[in-house]
Amino acid sequence: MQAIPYGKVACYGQIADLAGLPGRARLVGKALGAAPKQGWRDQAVPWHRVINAQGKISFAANSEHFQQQKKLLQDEQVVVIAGKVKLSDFQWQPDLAELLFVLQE
DNA sequence: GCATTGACTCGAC
DNA sequence: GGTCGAGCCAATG
Repeated sequence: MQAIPYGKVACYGQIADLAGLPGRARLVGKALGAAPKQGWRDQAVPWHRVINAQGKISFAANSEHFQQQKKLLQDEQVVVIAGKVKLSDFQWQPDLAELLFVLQE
């Protein structure tokens, strides 16, 4: 099981697909919400690195969750503008990530 | 078992 | 490129 690398983000559909749940993006969101923010597999769940297909944070711009996620992403050098992330630069590409992971090992 | 709801996605405007 | 509406699937009541 690999997690989304530092400084990268992924959309719900992508996660769902990787999780073997194609078309169940909403379930991913629900799962993330239900999952403990910490203590899963002895690590914090990088829920803040998960955004929707439009590259936007799926929370109301005035909600606490939104600001929290935005802050966390920015702390990871991910540019967040108007609640949006530049997917072309920060979207996680599983193939490449997996390749790097293999090479690293 | 049916109706509602939701951290979504895609196509159309 | 941003917004709107319809579609999808599971979980919940």
